Amino acid sequence: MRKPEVCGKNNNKLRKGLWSPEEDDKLMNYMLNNGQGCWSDVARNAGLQRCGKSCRLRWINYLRPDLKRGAFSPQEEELIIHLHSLLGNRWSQIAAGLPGRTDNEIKNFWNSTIKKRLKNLTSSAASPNTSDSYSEPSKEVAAAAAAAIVGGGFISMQEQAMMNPMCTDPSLSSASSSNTSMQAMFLNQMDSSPTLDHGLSMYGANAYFNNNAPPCMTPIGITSGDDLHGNQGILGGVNIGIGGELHIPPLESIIIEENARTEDIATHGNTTNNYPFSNVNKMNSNCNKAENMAAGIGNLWQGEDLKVGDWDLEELMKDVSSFPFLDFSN
DNA sequence: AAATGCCACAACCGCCACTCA
DNA sequence: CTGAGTGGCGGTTGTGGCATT
Repeated sequence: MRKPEVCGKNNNKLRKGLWSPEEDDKLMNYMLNNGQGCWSDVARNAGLQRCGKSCRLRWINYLRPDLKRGAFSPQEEELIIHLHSLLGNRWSQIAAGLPGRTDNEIKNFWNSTIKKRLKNLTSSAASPNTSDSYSEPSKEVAAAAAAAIVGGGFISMQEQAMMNPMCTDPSLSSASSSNTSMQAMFLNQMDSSPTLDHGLSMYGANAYFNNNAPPCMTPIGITSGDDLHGNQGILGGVNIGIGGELHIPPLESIIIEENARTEDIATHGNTTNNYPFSNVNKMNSNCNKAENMAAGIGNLWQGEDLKVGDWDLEELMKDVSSFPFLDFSN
């Protein structure tokens, strides 16, 4: 039987808090010489008074040689926003799309910077004369704010819900808002042009996004030479093909998502927790994230209980990786 | 110059899924 | 099959530095 490792509790011998340079050295040397094994063994063998978890975190978030330090570029920002709109708070999956960045880093960046920016946008865009009875930002405002952030291509969750009431039925969407959107993606075999309650067809919602093509049917393409934030809208859509057919992930509006998540948790006592990619191995020494992602792909549909399975992140990233500004080579 | 507030980042915590004896 | 151990994840908290008063 393996030795139990109690991290944090009843283990006064283990250090906590900030890592000293000496500890970093020890861990770094050990990892470089021995590679990753059992993390509790790493902690022991490297002579660290830390629990394995702590070592793992330190390595992944700080010491890993392939980490990209420094501020996020605007392109990375956009990618994060885009992926978040698709994946919700699945930071590890989002991080898988940004080589050299960690889930923790992205999570912090989101919570500290992007969330705030969205909030500001929402409040500044909100009309004082909203007749909506609920207190959430209006759909239009939310969508406009999201569009302002990313330059187009997002459909609010409420709009998704309008497209398919199933998606908002608590009995069906017992999981997270993100899953709700994924359910929408798979369950909602959309009509050719779903109508939103404000009278715009779904494709008509393009008006928000300054985009000429149906947002969901527009392959991400800047190969045509459109500028990053311009008409084409680099984030204007994602091709996700199932069975050779184009299906469109009903993208979540970022702002509404936050509200919806809160509401969802309150209603169902549940949080976002059905992550598709459990196999993304961030420790891969050659930092070949693409391969790792590929390894985690599969199980798109997990059976009769309507449990929504994995996103095809590879497909997702195929589109994303076509962004010329994204240099994942380092 | 000191006090206070804010922000970004690092690290911890608790939960869950998976593996293995 | 079962339960202990481990890894991984997202949420949350703690802390240090910077800006403002």
